[in-house]
Amino acid sequence: MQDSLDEFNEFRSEMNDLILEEGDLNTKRFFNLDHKVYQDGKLPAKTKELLGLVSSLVLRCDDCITYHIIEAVKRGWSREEIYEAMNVGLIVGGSIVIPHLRRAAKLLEELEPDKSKEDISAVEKEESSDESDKREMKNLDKYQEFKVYTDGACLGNPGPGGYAAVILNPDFQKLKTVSGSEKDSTNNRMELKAVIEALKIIPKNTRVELYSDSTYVLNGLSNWIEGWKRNGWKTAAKKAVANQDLWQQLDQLSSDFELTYQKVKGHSGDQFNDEVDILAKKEAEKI
Amino acid sequence: MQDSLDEFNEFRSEMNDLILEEGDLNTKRFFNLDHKVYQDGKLPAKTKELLGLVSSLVLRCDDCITYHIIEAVKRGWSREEIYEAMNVGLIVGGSIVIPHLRRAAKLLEELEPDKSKEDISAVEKEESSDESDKREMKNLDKYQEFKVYTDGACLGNPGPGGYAAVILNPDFQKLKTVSGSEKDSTNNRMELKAVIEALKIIPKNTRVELYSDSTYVLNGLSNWIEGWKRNGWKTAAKKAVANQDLWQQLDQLSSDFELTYQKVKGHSGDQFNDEVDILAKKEAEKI
RNA sequence: CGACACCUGAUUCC
DNA sequence: GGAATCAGGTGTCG
Repeated sequence: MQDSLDEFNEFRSEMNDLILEEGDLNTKRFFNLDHKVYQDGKLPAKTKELLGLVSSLVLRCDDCITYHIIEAVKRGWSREEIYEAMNVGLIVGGSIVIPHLRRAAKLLEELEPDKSKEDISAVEKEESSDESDKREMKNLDKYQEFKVYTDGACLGNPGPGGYAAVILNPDFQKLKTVSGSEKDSTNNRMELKAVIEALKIIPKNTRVELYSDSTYVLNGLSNWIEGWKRNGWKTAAKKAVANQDLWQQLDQLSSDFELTYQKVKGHSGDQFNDEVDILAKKEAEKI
Repeated sequence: MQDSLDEFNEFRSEMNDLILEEGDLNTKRFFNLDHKVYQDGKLPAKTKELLGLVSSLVLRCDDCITYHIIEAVKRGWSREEIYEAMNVGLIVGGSIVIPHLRRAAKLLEELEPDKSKEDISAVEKEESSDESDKREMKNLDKYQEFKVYTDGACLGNPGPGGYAAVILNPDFQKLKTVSGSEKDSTNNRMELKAVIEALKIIPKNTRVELYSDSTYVLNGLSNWIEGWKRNGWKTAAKKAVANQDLWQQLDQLSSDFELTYQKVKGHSGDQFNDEVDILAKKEAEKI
């Protein structure tokens, strides 16, 4: 079951690459627009996913339906909610959509959103100071690709700080949580620390997609750090770069991964960002 | 403009009746199902309306689009939100839906969701004891000084909201009460609205002492608004000031009065504050 | 100057 | 416990 899904995802991604390679600028522009229209705006991205699903259903595009169902499940819609949405499509589109509904039902069964939710909470474990247990590490070793959400908090800034990260597999299923605290820290130190501690427990030589709401961390890693290494760790204002110890650790670590970066907006209903936010805060308060 | 809408509604309703009269049981069943699918369930009816709209758009049924837009506005979706939803339809359905989008745009302009909201609450004015308007207005005209207690309530926040104000003479004798409601609002919007609607019915060029338990309203009016006008309506955090429409109305109105401000504590046995509090809540519950 | 975070405080609405 | 709102402030970079 997972196989056919993987196949779908792979085919979709490969052919998209091909189209974008071959297509001209306008093709790219359309793809880009397609992506943008589904992002958070006045309406949350989550709601838009359902809009996309129902339109695809009444237009009877199985591939589109498959794609939107996968995304809808990732966004946290329950199976019942997705069925209710599709009922609107059934009424509007009429009995001619029923064959497509059948395929959608099969897919939903394969995805088993309800069950995977349970799995997630069962796996949910957090350890502040405990060492990793081997069972968990085995879990991580199965994958060569991860998604990581990180966040830091700092009461008073500067003040007592906490950090947290969740490590997910490529289908956004939670594998592991890390968190910790420092007595006297800053917001940005904690944002950095979250990334560092996450990378420390992810197997080397894997792909990691990093989700953070901190432009400081994201820009630092993807742009600034190269310049700093060249110019002896000086900012544009010719001051010493702050948190140099952490940046250098991070530079070391990051060479072991193929990192990509995703900016997320803070406190905007993103499930995992909210989760690490709460955890980081808890860590900061504890200390 | 309203004419064509009324015509649409009337035609729709008459023909539906005809169909149900002529059609057999199965016709009726379908109509019934159509109705049921759009009701509150796992997904709120409000969300489903958008699903119906986007499916109608990609299937290019102008009558259906018209119907769903009317319902969506009734459900409290803003014009921007509706446009965003339709953008999903545009991307999925392609340029062939553009003519239908045009008609949708025209309709949305006619409906003017923001304006109609105001109309609603303006109409939903309620005088505690129905004396004739003229005597009331005369009453107010006799004074050049007033005390006004205002309050807003909002079930759920955001949610259905109510506001209320009592207008007193300088000896705390009650002259008039205003109140109203909005289907989808916030606590702070309603606090603002209470002041606005009170000022609207107080004779110009008079002194008004404003009693409110909302530091949001009181600080806004007495301190913040001047800065916002200077800096282009940005908060200290450089975000757009919320409820700008209401603040600007209030800024306009307040130039007609000599305003002074009194902070009262909520729910602390203040007679008139308690009174408007209860009235505002009733308004919110009614809707 | 811009951007993203991190707070501290206050009031109301739930 | 959360949302609606604002003011003050620091942490950091280009």
